[in-house]
Order: sequence, then C-alpha cells, then structure tokens
Amino acid sequence: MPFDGKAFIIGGMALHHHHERGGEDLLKAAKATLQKAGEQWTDMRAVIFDVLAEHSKPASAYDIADLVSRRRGKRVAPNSVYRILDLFVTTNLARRVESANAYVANSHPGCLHDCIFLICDECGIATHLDNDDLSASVREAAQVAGFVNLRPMIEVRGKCSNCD
Amino acid sequence: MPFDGKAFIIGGMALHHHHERGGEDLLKAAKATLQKAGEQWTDMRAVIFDVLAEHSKPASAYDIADLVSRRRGKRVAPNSVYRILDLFVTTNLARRVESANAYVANSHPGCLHDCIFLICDECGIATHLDNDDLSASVREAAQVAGFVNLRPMIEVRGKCSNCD
DNA sequence: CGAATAATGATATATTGTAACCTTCGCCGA
DNA sequence: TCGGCGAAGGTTACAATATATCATTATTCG
Repeated sequence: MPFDGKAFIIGGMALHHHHERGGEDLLKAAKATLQKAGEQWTDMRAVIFDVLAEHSKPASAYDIADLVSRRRGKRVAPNSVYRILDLFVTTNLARRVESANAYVANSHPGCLHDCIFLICDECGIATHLDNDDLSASVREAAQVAGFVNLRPMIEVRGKCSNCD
Repeated sequence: MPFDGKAFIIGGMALHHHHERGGEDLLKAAKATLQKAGEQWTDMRAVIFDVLAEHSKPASAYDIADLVSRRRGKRVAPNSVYRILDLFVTTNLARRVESANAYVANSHPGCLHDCIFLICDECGIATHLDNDDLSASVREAAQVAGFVNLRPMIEVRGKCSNCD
C-alpha cells in the first residue's frame, strides 16, 4: 500500500500526515491514479476533477454539470457527469457525501482510507477526517455481524466552529 | 434519560439489552413517546408508523405512500408522508437511512442512541447495531474538530450473511 | 487503415424531496 | 353558542437527484 506521509502514534491513535496537494500537483496525482487503474485521463475527466477540486464544498452532480458547461462553453448533461463521478468514486479520486447527495475530490488519490466527513448545516462545508482506528472498529462491528464487502460511511452533520 | 433495559460490560464494550417489542406493544410505545413530546397520535400517524414497522427493510417515503394508500383505500400523497416521517425522525420514532433514502421504524422509541446500520446491497435489509462506545468516539472526533449540535450517521454498505 | 472498444452526447424518464396554499377539525376563550 | 385560532392533513405544482437507452465520436491496437 503506497503511503505518502509519516506515521506515528498520539494518545493511542494511529495518525499520519499527507502532503498538502494543490492545483497542478493534485491534477497530476489524479491523472496518475486513474491511469494506473487502466482508465483514460480525458479532457472531460480532467475538467470535472478540476472543478470538483476547486469547489470549496461538496458539489452535486448538477452543480458540476453547470460549472463544467460554463467552462467549456457548451452544455454538458448531468448524466455524463454522473458517469465520471461514479468512476472517480470507484477509483478513489473522489468521494460521495451521502448525507448531502454530493461529491468531494479526494486530495490524496493514491491513499486509501475510510474517512469521516463533518458537514456543516450552515455553510455546507465538509471537513474531512481520517481516523483509521475508528473506521477499523466500524468495519469490525460489521464483520462480526456477518457482513462482507464492507463500505463504511461515517458522516456527522452539525455546525462548524466558523458558523457557531 | 429513560432506559428500558439492563446495562453491562463485555470486552470493554458497554452494551445493553432491549426488550423486543412487537406489533401492539410497539404501537403503544410509539404513541406514548409521541404524546410525551407534545404531539398528537392521529390515525394517519398510527397507520404510517405501523406500515413502517411491518416493513422488513428500509422503506422510501413513496413506498410508504403506496402502502398507506392501499390500506386506507384512498390516495395519500408523498408529501403528507414526508411530513410525518420528518416528525418521526425528530421524535426518535424512526430513523432515516441516508445511503438508501429510506426510513426504518425505531423499535425502542423511548431509547436514544446513535446507531449503526448495516445495509445489504443484495436484499436491501438493514441490520441495526447500537455501539455507544463507537458512536461516542465519532462524536468526540467531531467535537475536537470544533463541531457542535452533532448528528452522527454511521452506515455500512455490504453484503449480509444470508446473501453471501 | 480499419475493426473493436471506450467515452461522451442526446433524450427521455424515474425517483426523491419541497413549496404554497387550501380545507377540515378540534379546542378554547369571549 | 359562537367565533377564531392553530394543528393536521389534502391538493397541486414543481424542484432536485438519478438512471436507462441508444446514437455518435474518439482511442486503441492489430
């Protein structure tokens, strides 16, 4: 498993750091990840990923369709966006925020986690946490119950410190 | 906080038992809970709760609208159902399963938990776990991040042992 | 090049969720 | 008793999210 940071333990929690990736860098990482998965990095996909990555909060497929349409000067239908978002989710380039019917770019495409989203009811911004201990516990509980092919989703709705 | 079971510790996990509530019993408990919250227990609400409780898997508002319409021999519009489901959710008579856009009756209306749903991709049945340690950890993580008014949702998609 | 495959476009439709306004009915005080 | 108020539900319209199908264009690869 590739791992682009340092790992250490604080207060019983396994944590690790990610490099913060911005624009160019992130695009390249996304491209590399998609291609490694045997998929093409097309113009459409690049634009959609970029729009998603620029967006400050989870974006619905329709939001993205609008933004992409504007950027390309030509209407892009939501179903095209859905197709690509689905691909992004399965290849870990993006994640779906179930409680918001929306998507966020994964800023560390190569790095695989169950993650936790904190979504502010007020401003809509989603904060992303990784806590592998916690998600391991959730997985374990599901496994004990006899489930397989687990895909956990842990989201917390609430009010962020900015809006409080 | 009312608590209708016994509490004990196994393997570091705080667990407790619920009485299993079936038909009549559950209806009465739901009615009591709603009235204690200062809300009316109407025919419509009773029927919707009953339909939801009978349903073996999470039911969409539209599913419920159909079932209720059939039972009452008269069309009930989805928006009426939504209103009542929202009320049920806020009063803890039912829960929304975000990853399925659907609702389940709470079989212990008086008892308040963050809970974990395991939803089978195959058969659609949702298994309900309570694990207060786990949900406490999730709440804590969100709190540390500065969030307030927390409403955690923990769901695991996968395949249940029956369908495996 | 040319066939096969992958990606996207276009269109239609299904599903899920809200908004606005109206009617009914029970309750409560004058 | 009457009148009015508020809660619940009805009706209609519409918005937002998601999928299905088939046609067209682009890429890959022999």
